[in-house]
Amino acid sequence: MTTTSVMWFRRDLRLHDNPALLAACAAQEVVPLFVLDPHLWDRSGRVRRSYLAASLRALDDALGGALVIRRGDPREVVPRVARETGALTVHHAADYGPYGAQRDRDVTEALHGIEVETQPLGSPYAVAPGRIKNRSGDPYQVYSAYQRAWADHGWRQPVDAPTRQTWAELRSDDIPEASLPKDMEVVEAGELAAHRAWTRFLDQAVDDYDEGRDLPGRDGVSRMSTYLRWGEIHPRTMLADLARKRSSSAATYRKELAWREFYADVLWHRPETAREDLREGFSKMTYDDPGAGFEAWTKGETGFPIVDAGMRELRATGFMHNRVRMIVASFLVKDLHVWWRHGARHFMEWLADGDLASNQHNWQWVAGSGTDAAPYFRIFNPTAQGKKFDPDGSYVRRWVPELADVPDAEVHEPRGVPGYPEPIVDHAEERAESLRRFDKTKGRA
DNA sequence: TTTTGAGTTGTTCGA
DNA sequence: GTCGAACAACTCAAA
Repeated sequence: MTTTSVMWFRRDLRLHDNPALLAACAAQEVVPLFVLDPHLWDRSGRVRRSYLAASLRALDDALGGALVIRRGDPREVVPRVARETGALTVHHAADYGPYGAQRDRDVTEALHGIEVETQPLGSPYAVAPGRIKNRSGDPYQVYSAYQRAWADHGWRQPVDAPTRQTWAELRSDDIPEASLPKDMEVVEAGELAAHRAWTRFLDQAVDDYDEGRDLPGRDGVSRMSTYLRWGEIHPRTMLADLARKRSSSAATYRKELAWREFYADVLWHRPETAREDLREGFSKMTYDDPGAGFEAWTKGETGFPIVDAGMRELRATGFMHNRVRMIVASFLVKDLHVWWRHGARHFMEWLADGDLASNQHNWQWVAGSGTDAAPYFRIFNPTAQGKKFDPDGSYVRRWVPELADVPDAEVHEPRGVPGYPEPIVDHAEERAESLRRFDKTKGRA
């Protein structure tokens, strides 16, 4: 009799370096399954839905058309597929998000009821959340200490893709149609595209990363976030390649991967921080309701070129340069006094790489309500940031064509440019206002 | 237990 | 233009 197992893909849409898939392939026949969970699908913005559909098509191609898509609640669908195929085991990676972790517990229980074995293997991280502890046995509260312990802890080597596997032939629902909004162009999805982007970064940019990463007008960042978000590449694969690099820039890039893992760890220990400020004192902070300023921010019409360029880049590509993410986030929270969750929701709506842990906690880092131990002075001056990191204005001109003919010296503080708004706030005033509000949370004048 | 040192990405002011 | 200090004293990790 043929042995059959189910490989349940979730946010690991790849064949290489996928331990759960390799384990599933110990069976003679494997069902490569993706469950289209309405709970997740309906809550994803159009960009992420479209990207997921494209990534599923790529995975299906890599499997020779064998991917089995089933729409429905995984609690019902996964046991049903197991029964339908006589599979004795279901393989999948662990999910550490608030929803995914609970879903996996439920599915495991349902499978247990029909005597199907399941055991999570691997995770989207080099070091799984919950593994890194300080000497008291508690999770780290700050990045630097976590990062040191994370690097000391180390990780496994990548594993190979399976060879000569027989995929089960099974009815599949169609990959859903999910078109992008008009005028949007998002990076190509899939494992192949991920590896191409990674190779390009390793060959061309990683050794200049220390400098290049801060210049949004230059091609100095890896743009790997979307591929990591969907598991089209595993960070282990990237860390193994980085280990062959000696440059300090490569070490800096490795620390960026550590940030991703740190925030996943924080969210795992404190799942409520997806919705609430991590620091309790911030519940006393007063914010303004999102109004006309928020609208202008989302459209990229604030009159601050680098803010507007970033917001327009987001709407055009489902991506925003990291440096600019900090600037636009600081502007919303510190200049418009809007609570970070409104900005975080907008980002999740439009980012192809939108990841709950990284998004919510990077927003809190900017807002000062998160894990950062020294938040007080971090109020970005959008004009100064523009001049410093986009000195020739090439980034802002790319996304804000109204500024095409403004001289370099004025491109970050344009006045009276036809079709381009005047600044909607006075930064110096709003900075002072932010400091006043921050002081009040401490019970002082 | 107590103490000490350190902390991703900043800004402004004045010398 | 450049540089260092002040911003205001906080939290955490580790010795």
